[in-house]
Amino acid sequence: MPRKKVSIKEIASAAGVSSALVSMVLNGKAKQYGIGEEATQRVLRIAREMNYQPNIMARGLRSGKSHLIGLVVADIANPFFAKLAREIEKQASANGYTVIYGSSDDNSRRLNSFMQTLVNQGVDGIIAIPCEDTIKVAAELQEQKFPLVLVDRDYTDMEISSVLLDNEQAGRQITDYLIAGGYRHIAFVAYSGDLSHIHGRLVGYQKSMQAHGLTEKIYRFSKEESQVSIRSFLSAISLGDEKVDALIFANNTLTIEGLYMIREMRLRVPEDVALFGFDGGNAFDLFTPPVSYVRQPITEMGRQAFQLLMKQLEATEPQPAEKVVLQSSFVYTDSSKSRPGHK
Amino acid sequence: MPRKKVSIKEIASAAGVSSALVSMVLNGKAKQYGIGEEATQRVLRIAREMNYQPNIMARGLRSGKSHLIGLVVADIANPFFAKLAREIEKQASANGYTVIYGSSDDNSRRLNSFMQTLVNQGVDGIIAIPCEDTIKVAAELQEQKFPLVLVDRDYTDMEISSVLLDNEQAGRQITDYLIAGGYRHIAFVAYSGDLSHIHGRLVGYQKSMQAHGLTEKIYRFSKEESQVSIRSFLSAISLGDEKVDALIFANNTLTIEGLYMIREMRLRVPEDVALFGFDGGNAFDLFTPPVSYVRQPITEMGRQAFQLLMKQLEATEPQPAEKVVLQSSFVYTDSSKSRPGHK
DNA sequence: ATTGCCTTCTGAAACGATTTAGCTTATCTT
DNA sequence: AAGATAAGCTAAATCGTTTCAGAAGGCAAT
Repeated sequence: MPRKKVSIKEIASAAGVSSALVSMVLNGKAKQYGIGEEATQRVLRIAREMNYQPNIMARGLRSGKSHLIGLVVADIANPFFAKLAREIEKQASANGYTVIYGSSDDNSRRLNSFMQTLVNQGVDGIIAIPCEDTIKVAAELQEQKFPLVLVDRDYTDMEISSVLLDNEQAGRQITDYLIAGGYRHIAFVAYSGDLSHIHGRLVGYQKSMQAHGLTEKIYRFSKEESQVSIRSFLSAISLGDEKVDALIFANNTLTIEGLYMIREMRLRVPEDVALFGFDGGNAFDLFTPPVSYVRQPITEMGRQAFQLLMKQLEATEPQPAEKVVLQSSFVYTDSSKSRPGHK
Repeated sequence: MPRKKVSIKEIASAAGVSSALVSMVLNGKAKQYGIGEEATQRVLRIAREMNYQPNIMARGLRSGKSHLIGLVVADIANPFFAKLAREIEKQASANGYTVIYGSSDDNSRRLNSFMQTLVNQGVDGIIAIPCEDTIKVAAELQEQKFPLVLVDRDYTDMEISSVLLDNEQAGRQITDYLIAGGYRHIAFVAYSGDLSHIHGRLVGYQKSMQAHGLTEKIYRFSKEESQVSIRSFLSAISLGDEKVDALIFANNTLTIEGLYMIREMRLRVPEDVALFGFDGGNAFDLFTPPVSYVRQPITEMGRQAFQLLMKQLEATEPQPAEKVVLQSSFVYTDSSKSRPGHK
């Protein structure tokens, strides 16, 4: 890696040919342009000797492509997104793309401004975990046929390629499971807000409860006051003021918050309350007892998201939007085992 | 965001001036170049109306700067690195830089190739968590005066700017603490390999043990076989074959691995064995009992790392290397409370 | 009227790679 | 030998921005 980068021109003069020829050879288009065997080899050898590295900016300026893709997640410190990011990075790098990413904290202002930054940085496409008002930027980008793929959450009314979990099915299945285990007072706990994946999970829960003729108990806490809300909610349960024998936490950060409180209040799991969460993680496994959860096919989600993006990147004309829906698997542990005395 | 990006030339013709003037105005150099007030305002207005966004590639080609920085961490799915990454991203964005990052898995081949990719992508500087053989690339980059900052781990024999934890002090302090709590058979457990931060922690442990006339017990497991090794190690403890009453895990992933085994083998903490780890995290807190740990000043590390990089980026002549050493704080919980019956 | 000196602005080159159109040769055809 | 064809190569334009040298015009001093 010599300090001063070598340009195509220097190789050209070292090889005694024109810079056009060097460019052609180095792009593997020697045959196509009918470059002689001898010249081709000479250029290749010299380029190797001088350790030529193309100038990305120049190439990008000329071609209009940066080979950069943007990835916007809610929070990279959340293991779910971290794993997703790693998979996407892996796919990208295997396909000659580099990833720029950032966290939105599910704040639409931040998300919008970061998307804008990405576009300005000249990324060729974006993969994003949208939040409530992403819709605006997304719509604009979509309208311009800017390559865009949404993951994890959806806007059903828009034609944007997305990779999604079958959230309704997951919500339904775990609720069914708890009911089969003898639980009757199952509460669904989520942050407030209208994120589509949470909505799907909620609908699945509701359908299951209705199908079994049980009363729905839905609790939604604002992210800002979740600590306080969860605490008083759980203490109501512990005092018997809220008749709840099982909790479904709608996502992993909320589950973790819940676990802290449950431990603090010394609620017994599953005797006082059974638990089911989403996404898993070390904290789920190491809790006593381990927490049951819905496992999302993260690797597959990352792979698919990148595939969908690639399709748009490589295509010459605009591609129709595609929605991929994946199924989750389930990890059943003692936190949701059958009620003592049931069956 | 109109589809076709507007160029400076179009603004120029719309405003009836030359593109040079537009460039000057848009870069806030109107005064400096003595551009008239009227022309300045006209250009600004038109640029706003046409929603001008500079072409990063063209600017980068011309200036040789990309305003991109590279960040290489060991594993972005590790909360420690994720938090560090977020802080660096925050600093960068506040200073007009965008971050590209990737995970090396502490694999020097991957790290080297990613660093190379970053350089080829034209990043202006790199912040990296080095691993054992990073030294080669780092040395090359350093030699070329390429802006580089290392974090978390060090090569004392090289003049490279770094942000480090006072690992020896941390190792020493927690060992002292355990000894004061009545523990005498304290084992230090780490992955094999020669990473400087682990080394520092080990030295601190050793100094403390020696100062108290205790026998050092050092166990190092290869990452590949850690599951098996830890299992047999802990079972030896549980059977009394290994006389160990406290464990210091040298980093967070190893601690987590240990916790899984400890739970599986039903070792009582701290009755059978006391625990101390590094970095913390939800899993530490939610374990029963919560695990004591050394808390690194992650935010400060990120801030400092970016500062050091900025110094190099902004400077016109090469800057001398700077090493920043930070102190950690400690979270003492029941996993390391005084031995039953001690004092 | 010439000179010099501002002030305000422009032309053109440069960054490095890609690509199109077209220029030399050499060889083949008739 | 003249013309056609092909093979192998090059000049030059282009992408959008920045910057430097200097042009144009006005004005004052000589």
